[in-house]
Amino acid sequence: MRPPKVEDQALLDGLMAVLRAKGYEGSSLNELAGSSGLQKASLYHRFPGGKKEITLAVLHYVHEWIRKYIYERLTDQSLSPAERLGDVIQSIHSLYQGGEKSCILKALSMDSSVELFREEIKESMQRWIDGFTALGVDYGFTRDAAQEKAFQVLIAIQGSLIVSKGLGSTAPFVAAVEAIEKMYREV
Amino acid sequence: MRPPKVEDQALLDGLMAVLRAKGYEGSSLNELAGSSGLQKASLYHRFPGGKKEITLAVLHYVHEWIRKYIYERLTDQSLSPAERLGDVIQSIHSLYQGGEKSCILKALSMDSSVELFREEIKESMQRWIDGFTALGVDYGFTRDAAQEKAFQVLIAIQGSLIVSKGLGSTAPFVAAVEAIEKMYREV
DNA sequence: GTCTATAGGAAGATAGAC
DNA sequence: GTCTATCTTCCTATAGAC
Repeated sequence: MRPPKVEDQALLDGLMAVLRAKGYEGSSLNELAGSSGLQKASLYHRFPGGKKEITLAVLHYVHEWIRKYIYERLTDQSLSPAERLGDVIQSIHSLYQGGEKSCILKALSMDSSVELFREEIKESMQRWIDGFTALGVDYGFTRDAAQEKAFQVLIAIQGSLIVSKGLGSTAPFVAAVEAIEKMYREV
Repeated sequence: MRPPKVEDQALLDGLMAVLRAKGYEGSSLNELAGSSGLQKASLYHRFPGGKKEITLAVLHYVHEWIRKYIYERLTDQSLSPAERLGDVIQSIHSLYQGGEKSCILKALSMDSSVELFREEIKESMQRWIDGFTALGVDYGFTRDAAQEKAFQVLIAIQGSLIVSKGLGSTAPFVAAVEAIEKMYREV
């Protein structure tokens, strides 16, 4: 087996960058290949199913990222709820580069692509919500109240990213993240 | 002048439906034409600039809609703030079909398309925020507090639409709209 | 103003050499 | 495992008849 020119992780990072920025329809295989320095045909060697399989691989990668850096940290019983929240807020900041980058779950939620990736998008969002629900419970909220807050967190992140993009300023995202911290800490 | 087969309003409604569902890159001219029963070449007759001009026309149409059904109603001094809010909540429900339909401002906010329509998206979002800021002021909030609430409204709508789409349920959108009403009425 | 037909190019996908 | 070259299909856009 000849060693790959580009490692899996670097490859997936590049592919994700294109998909989150341009969406499924907007991402061409040339761009996807170019993002990691490979040629189109080499991408097909790694992902025989073409663009759909590439996108599924990226979604799986994202799902693992959320499990590791959102869900597991939010449910880590060896830390206080406040410490966990602080950690995860940092992860979120780096994931979206302080509001500069889009969310791939949003980028793939056009009618034409959500159809192809419904289950994967749903699972990632659900994992995110489950993590924050657990955090809310550990903060002392009832399960219902904690879940409601968890939805508000996901909605605030997604919404503020769109508004930031639309207005050309990261301020809405930054303010939304601060509001999330306040929402838990003020109680 | 031969009368048009499809009136401007019906044409724009069809074009908007495609663009909001599939985004800029995802909408082909065949689909755009088909949405109103015209042929591709007829679309070029009405919009010589092609897809870009079509999208600009739809964005202008959307901007006028927001001015008329969001901004003007929110600033209509002949009604009480509560009446205005109720009216506009209804408009929002119908615009997004209770959470089933996407927002075209979101659909066009991929990196590849926001580049082309930056100003138009920004103006529409700003008009929306200005309307809700005025409402908040008339509810008795300071200008700063009113503007913060206005941002929260736009963020909650955009975010809940994405989460609704991702989870395959309109519940998040419906809950978000109810929370918006509560946010103003509870004070 | 609308249509059919088509040019010209970019897209997704494959073949086969190295 | 990666590459160049190529196939086919779809796309944007235009020409010209009605």
